[in-house]
Amino acid sequence: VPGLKTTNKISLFRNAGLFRGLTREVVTRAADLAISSHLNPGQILFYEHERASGLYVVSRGELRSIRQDAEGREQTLATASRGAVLGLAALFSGETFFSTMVADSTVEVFCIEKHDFHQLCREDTGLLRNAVQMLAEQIREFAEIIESLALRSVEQRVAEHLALVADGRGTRSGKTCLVELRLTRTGIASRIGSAREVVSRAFTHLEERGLIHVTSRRLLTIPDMPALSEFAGIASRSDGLAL
Amino acid sequence: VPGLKTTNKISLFRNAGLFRGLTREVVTRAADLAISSHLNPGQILFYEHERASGLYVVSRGELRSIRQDAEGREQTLATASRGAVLGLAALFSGETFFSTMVADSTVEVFCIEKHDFHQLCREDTGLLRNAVQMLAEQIREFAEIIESLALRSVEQRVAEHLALVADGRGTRSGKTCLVELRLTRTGIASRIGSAREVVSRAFTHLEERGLIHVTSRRLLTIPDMPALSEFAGIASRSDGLAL
DNA sequence: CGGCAAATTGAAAAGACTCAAAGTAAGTGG
DNA sequence: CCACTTACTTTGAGTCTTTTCAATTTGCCG
Repeated sequence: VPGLKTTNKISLFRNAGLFRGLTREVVTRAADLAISSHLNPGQILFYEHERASGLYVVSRGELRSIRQDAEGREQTLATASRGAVLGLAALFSGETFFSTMVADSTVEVFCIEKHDFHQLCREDTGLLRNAVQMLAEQIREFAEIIESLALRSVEQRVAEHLALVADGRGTRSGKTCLVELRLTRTGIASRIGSAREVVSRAFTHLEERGLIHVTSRRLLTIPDMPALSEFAGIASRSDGLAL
Repeated sequence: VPGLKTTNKISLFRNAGLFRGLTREVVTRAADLAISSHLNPGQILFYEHERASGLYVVSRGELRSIRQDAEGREQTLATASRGAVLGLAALFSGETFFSTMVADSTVEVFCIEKHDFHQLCREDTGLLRNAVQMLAEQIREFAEIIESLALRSVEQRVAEHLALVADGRGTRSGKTCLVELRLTRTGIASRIGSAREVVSRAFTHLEERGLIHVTSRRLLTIPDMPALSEFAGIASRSDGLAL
């Protein structure tokens, strides 16, 4: 039923960060311009260096943005799920995507043509303003990744990752937190820029130190969240950084 | 002479990326709102986590944007010189700077208040559009840094850095290129996320491999630019990336 | 139960970091 | 012009981290 599909599309767009707070009219127009496509797990939405022809809004599924070297080792730059916008930076600088986007599950995305999107931005400043904000946030996230890679050990990066995941969707009770991992060790390795065996060993060490308790492969308990964060070298917003 | 100073300010702003292509009126208004300040080498313009009160345009000197860990090890995120804009991302996301900005030489910057800048953006969409573009470019640069740190060895990163500098301001003749380095080994180390001794050894190795010839500490010859780039693992825009 | 992907573990090697010592270049002041 | 200071660089040696390869082991699903 096309009517229902359109409604879904609009509600997706309304809740996507890029269109948040915009007039119903613009959101509808954007949704009308968007074309749906589907991906199977492992499929590539676009490649690094490919000419960027448009922008994508994720409707269903999970994707990750990666860079790889000649030997196939890969580093995850970001992950995306419903409501995320892909390829935004590419539309405003250079002409090409700066990363490869691969589907981690069955995915549905809506694509808006580059030209159409620029037209929309010209008509509604709010949209442009949202774009700026999303880019600014991505810069902050990238800066975080750079700091981790350059300044922290693999174990700290694993701890950081766990703390972040726990913070995002763990079940807290006091200092304790219960987390379900959605990534394999390989997946974590790609996110933190290391190899699966090293991540595995890091889990063991963290457990020996009493910072985590591995219940099963995908399930773990963090007895003391602040302790884990401190080990990871993360400054909570409350910590004053002395000169 | 205030008249001359204003003229300089305007010409600076007109050539800054953020104001490029805008009407004389907006540029003038921005320049009028801007307040000058000076820094000595080593001084800090702003700290990470500090509340961002405004945006800076560099008039004279060199600065670098860094992150550091508890032990003082630092990683350079970017460098800035005349015409560069600092703190842009901070004005559009979160409230705080995401890096510390330190002067590498005697520096003059012009500061525009956050509120004033947002007002200007509201009045002139072109300004907002330029902001988007600058942020998008920074994202691309950061992605590059992440790939380097995660996927390349220190030697490759040194090679990459030399190739980049050579490409930017080296004197080419055929495949050969002559470069003057402006950074100390320590400076290079901070940029590529390593330690000065390691960089020093990397120079030696690169010379042994015949990829560079170190004439003096700050002067070197690259006999074969493509070879150096290949060693660094950089894909030139012309290389087709096979599936 | 068998088969498969994921995870773990061990061991060796490579890479990177640190500390300490010594060398080099350039500038300052006598 | 030389001795001296200072900042930067190089080198050696030892250590720690991380990677890699290979061999198992684990847990899950049909």
